[in-house]
Amino acid sequence: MRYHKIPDETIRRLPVYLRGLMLLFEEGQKSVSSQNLAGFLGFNAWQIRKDFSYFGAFGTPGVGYNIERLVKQVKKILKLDVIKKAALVGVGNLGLAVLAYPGFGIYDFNIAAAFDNDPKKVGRKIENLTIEDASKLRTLKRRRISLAIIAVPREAAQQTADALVKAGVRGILNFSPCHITVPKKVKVITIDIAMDLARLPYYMPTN
Amino acid sequence: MRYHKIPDETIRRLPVYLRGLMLLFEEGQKSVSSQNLAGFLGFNAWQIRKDFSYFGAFGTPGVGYNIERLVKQVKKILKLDVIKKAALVGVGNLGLAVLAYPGFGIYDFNIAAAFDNDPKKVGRKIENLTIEDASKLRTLKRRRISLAIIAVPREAAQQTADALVKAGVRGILNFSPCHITVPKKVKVITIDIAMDLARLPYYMPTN
DNA sequence: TTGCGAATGTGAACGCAAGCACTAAATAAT
DNA sequence: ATTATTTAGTGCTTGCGTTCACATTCGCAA
Repeated sequence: MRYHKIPDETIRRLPVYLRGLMLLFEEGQKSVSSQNLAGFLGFNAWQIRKDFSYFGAFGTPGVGYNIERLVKQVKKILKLDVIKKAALVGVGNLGLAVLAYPGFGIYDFNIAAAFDNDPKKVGRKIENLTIEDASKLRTLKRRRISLAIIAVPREAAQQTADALVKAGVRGILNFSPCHITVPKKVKVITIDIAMDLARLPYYMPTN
Repeated sequence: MRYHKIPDETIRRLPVYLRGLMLLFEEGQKSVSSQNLAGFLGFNAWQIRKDFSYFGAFGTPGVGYNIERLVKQVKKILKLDVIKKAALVGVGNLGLAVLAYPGFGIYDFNIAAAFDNDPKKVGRKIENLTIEDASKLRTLKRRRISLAIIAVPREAAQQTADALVKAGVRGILNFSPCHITVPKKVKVITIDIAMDLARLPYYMPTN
């Protein structure tokens, strides 16, 4: 298996594994079995084993996986050892939540810049970060920030994306509820926090 | 096709379609072809047609789909015509963003209650909503709110979920970065906004 | 050193969803 | 009326991911 392409669905699960592994590590565990990890995360044991096997796992039969080594390996696969800095565009309610969210740290991300086009917000300091004017987006290239989070109103999403692409950004996490068009070389992941709620009633028992 | 089970992947896409359809409707369009909708949303035309065919679509060859009728149909499939009210637990940064997020409205959701366990927050009014103490969760059953959003710190997520289940909640949108365990009759969808960012570097070209 | 229990790694079967090509249907224009 | 054009609907194929079962490996204890 070691030399195959890793399935996209596996890549999707890796951050979940990572989160769980680091949590267990903090609790003092040095190693974990697929069985235990599965219980902890709500997965199946065989799926975890297969996923790990795609990139040549390092488990020890009879014991399990060395958490520290596995974490390092997964981070490498996800290229989290290379990409560290991200920019935030749009410091509204959602943007503020992103800035304050503690979850980025465990993936070694660092929100290194924040932009907004509201003059009232520009210059304000939040979480040790000074909000810059949106016109300064072009400085991202010089600052070697190639990852950005869009948290602007829907109407402004596409033009924000265009500006980001022009500034050399290669990956965009889009919180605006719309599809944005970018060159093929740029990867976009769109999240609409309302969309998942909309899926929920379908799965709820009616009575 | 009309009598088959609708694939989960189709259900996952329906909210996206819905969002796009309503956007086009606001722009004055009365009908749309699968071709156009595909371009607008970044999908393939045949996938859209196939998805709609699962629940017996109402398109007109040579013309396209009547947007208003389609919207109504999709909402019915997703049971958005039944479930209207949702409760929010945890009014921190993320909770505030949820309250202010305009995107829930288009799915006919109404955040009808907000809870927090911080005495300083209880009683405050936000977006026409008075924050209630977390101990009042049990009133949800009486108020016939069966859908809840968890936006509390990770440590409190499981106990919050337990309280919600006890209060009769059947669907949970969990923003806390952890797996929560619930009875089978309850459906949980977990979103970790950092997780998707962690997936991004993998897909970004390295140079 | 040998036997037992525990847990990994993976080939193979299975199932579901994506992708495609074609038919049918409706409109508009001639 | 007829033809050309547009577009929906769908059977079929292909591919991918999940699931399963089992052989393999390792640690530990006797």
